[in-house]
Amino acid sequence: MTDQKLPRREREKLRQRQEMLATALDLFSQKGYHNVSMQEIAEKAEFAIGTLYKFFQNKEDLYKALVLELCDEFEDSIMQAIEQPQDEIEKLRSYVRAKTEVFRRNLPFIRLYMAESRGASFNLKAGLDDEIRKRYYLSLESIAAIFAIGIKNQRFKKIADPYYLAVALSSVIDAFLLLWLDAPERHPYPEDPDTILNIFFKGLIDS
Amino acid sequence: MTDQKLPRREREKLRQRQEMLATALDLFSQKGYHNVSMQEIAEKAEFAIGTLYKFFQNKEDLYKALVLELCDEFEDSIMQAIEQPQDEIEKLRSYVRAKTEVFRRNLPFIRLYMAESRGASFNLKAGLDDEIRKRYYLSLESIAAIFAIGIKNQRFKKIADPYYLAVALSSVIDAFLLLWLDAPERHPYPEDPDTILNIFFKGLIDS
Amino acid sequence: MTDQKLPRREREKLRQRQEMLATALDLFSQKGYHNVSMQEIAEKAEFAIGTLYKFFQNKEDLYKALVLELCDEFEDSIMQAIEQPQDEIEKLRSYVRAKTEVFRRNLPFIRLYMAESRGASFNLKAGLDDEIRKRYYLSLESIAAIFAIGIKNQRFKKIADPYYLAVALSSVIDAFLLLWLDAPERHPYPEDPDTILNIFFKGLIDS
Amino acid sequence: MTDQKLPRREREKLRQRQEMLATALDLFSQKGYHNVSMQEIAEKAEFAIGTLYKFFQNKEDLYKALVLELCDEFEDSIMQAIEQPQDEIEKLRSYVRAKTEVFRRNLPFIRLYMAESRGASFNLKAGLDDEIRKRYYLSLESIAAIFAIGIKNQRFKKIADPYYLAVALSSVIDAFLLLWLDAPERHPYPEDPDTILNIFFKGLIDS
DNA sequence: GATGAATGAGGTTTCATTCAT
DNA sequence: AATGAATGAAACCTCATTCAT
Repeated sequence: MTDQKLPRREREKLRQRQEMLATALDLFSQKGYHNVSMQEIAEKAEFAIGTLYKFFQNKEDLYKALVLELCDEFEDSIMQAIEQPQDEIEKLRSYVRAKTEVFRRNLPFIRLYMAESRGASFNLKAGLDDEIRKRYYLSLESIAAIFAIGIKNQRFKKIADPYYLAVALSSVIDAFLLLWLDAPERHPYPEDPDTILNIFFKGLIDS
Repeated sequence: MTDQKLPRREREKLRQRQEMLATALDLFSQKGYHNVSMQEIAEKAEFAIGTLYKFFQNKEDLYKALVLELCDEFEDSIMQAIEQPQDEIEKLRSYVRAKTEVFRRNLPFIRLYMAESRGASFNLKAGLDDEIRKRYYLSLESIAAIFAIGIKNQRFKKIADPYYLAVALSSVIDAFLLLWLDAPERHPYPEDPDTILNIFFKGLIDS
Repeated sequence: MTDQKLPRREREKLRQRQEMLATALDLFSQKGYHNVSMQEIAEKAEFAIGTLYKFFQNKEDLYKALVLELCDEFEDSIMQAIEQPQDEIEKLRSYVRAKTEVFRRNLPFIRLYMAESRGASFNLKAGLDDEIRKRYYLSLESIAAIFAIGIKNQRFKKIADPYYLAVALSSVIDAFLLLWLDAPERHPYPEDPDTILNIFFKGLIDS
Repeated sequence: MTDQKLPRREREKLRQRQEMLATALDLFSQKGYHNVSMQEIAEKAEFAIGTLYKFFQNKEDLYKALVLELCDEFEDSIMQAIEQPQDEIEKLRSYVRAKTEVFRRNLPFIRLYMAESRGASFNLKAGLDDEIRKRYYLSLESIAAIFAIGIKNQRFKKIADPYYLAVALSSVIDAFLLLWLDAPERHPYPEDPDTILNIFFKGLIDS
């Protein structure tokens, strides 16, 4: 993603910034925002603390940059997956796969993301919450659109509002992933996306 | 709930304790654990700080007491609802209703509960997390049991592992409630439990 | 020492006071003045804290009462010993014996006494120091008087000012006792008073 | 004593450290360990409190550094004096002179030293006491060695165990110095070392 | 531009003392 | 008279942030 066209000086700065963010993510996700000091981040990233403050105005700013940047990456991967030309059922499968993939590639980030997107915010002076929620809602709408089209196409029965279906699917994936993160042996993650999708695709009650 | 038989002095102490916990809950849920000082809690509850420390050994102790006490209440209400003698479908309806009810009665507490039970832990010296997770898993198993019996009774088709179904149902309820909490007008909460349950009860794909 | 003539109520109060002082002595000598709380003293002595404050205006007052009372006892015993009718050499032997005896009977008190009488005061807001030093100087003068009479009687050679001799004898006894207190096996205390006295009685250099 | 070869930055740090220690010594010796706050030390030394904590991990650490550093200086001076090549009598004179000298140069420190080495400990979590006592015992053994050699040389009569003689001499010097410190006019310090030594050198009783 | 020493506000916690019961 | 719950000043210590080098 780092643009090769940038002058060397700029590229170097970007690399440093990434290093700082990576270290911060590592520490924040291990110990929690309030239990990590700027000193600690600077030391672990092998920069002077003053340099850290050249890149980020303050601790909160660093945290916001970190979360937003990763959210972008997160959402981008997922959006890319569902924008492939395929039928609605395959799109949903891709969605489940992409979310799972991203989740597993970013384990350290997940707790932070969940915290922010699910309401248990660290209560930074607002501003971050809103930004993240907006993105979350947008992604829900993308999924809702898939359901809507599937219903219009009569590939899906209209068992519920498409937005509701999107909320349900998204939250069920998150729930499985969180359980698996907590205790992988107790909660093996269903590798086949249909294991999750069937919960929605098949009717519980015989009809 | 406060026992009328207790000596007056004891009743008074209990009342004070409840007041402290209520104030702490209020502040913690508004601003987050680390952004609330003991001083602040004491002042808002109109006690001297020393008095606060007579009731709770330290800040973490206060926090743990708060979360555990409310979790108990939380889980109790829900368990009570599903232990009524009724068929499985009605039990699930009761579960949705009870969870919704409890959630709405304890709005300030929900963020804390979500934080603890869903992974965005405040990284208190562990111990609390574990306790809460254990209870969360137990409640999942109660719901799983309802699905299992329903399947055995052939009232439900076995579209997924009962534990998976429990995870899915629980997380979908939480998701709707959180969205509603975030933005009530944008996300009106489905008052009829079947709105949620139908997502599971009906099959999406025509069969 | 408690006067049997006092009305019962008064006697009872005196007994309580002694109990408080004894408990305080115990705790102070074990943990040091600043590491003992009034709460702790009250609890260990099985009185309410308010009662403690009925007997002593404040913590410092309690401490002063404790030290002064014990100093009195301390000095009284020693004075009594040297006031017996006996020759000067025997008086000095009695002095060594009495000091040793008192010291051993009051081990818990010794550190406090030494602290106060030797200069390493706890720096209570003065007042105590002075009182104790005055008594210490008085006792030195009593010993000096013995040396002076011995010299006048020509039982002692005038190898030094009598007051100096008193200082020397007193400090040497203290030194031996402290070493013995620190490490009894390494520093066995000389049981025979002459072991100490001979350091003064015999000339080191042949004459 | 500060090494001129050190880089400027290092020298500066050492100077600051000395300043902090000097201020702390001043306050501790005037008011006692527990009656001096870190805030107070920082203010008097004209540093921010955070800076104080950069140099010393906590209050106890500062105190230990202070006492141990001065004890070293203390013992070094005395050891140097008695290691000069001279006969035993002259060595003892040097000892008395050196101790007197060191004592007078370090008046503010003496109370602390006495407190720690003579038993009226502030009850810091042990460890310090032990360290100091060990050094005190070592110094006693050096003096005892002088007496032992003098006795072997037949320059001294064996009036007592050499270790006892060392204890006695050491304690007598301390006693005179403390009295002089308390009330200089009342207790003029004997400038000639023989005034003290004669107490040991001459026999009290005619022989 | 990078550095990291210095800052000091603010957090948690203790404990001497008071006073209503 | 005795009690001990309540008080709040003040202690220790951390850490986000600045700024001279």
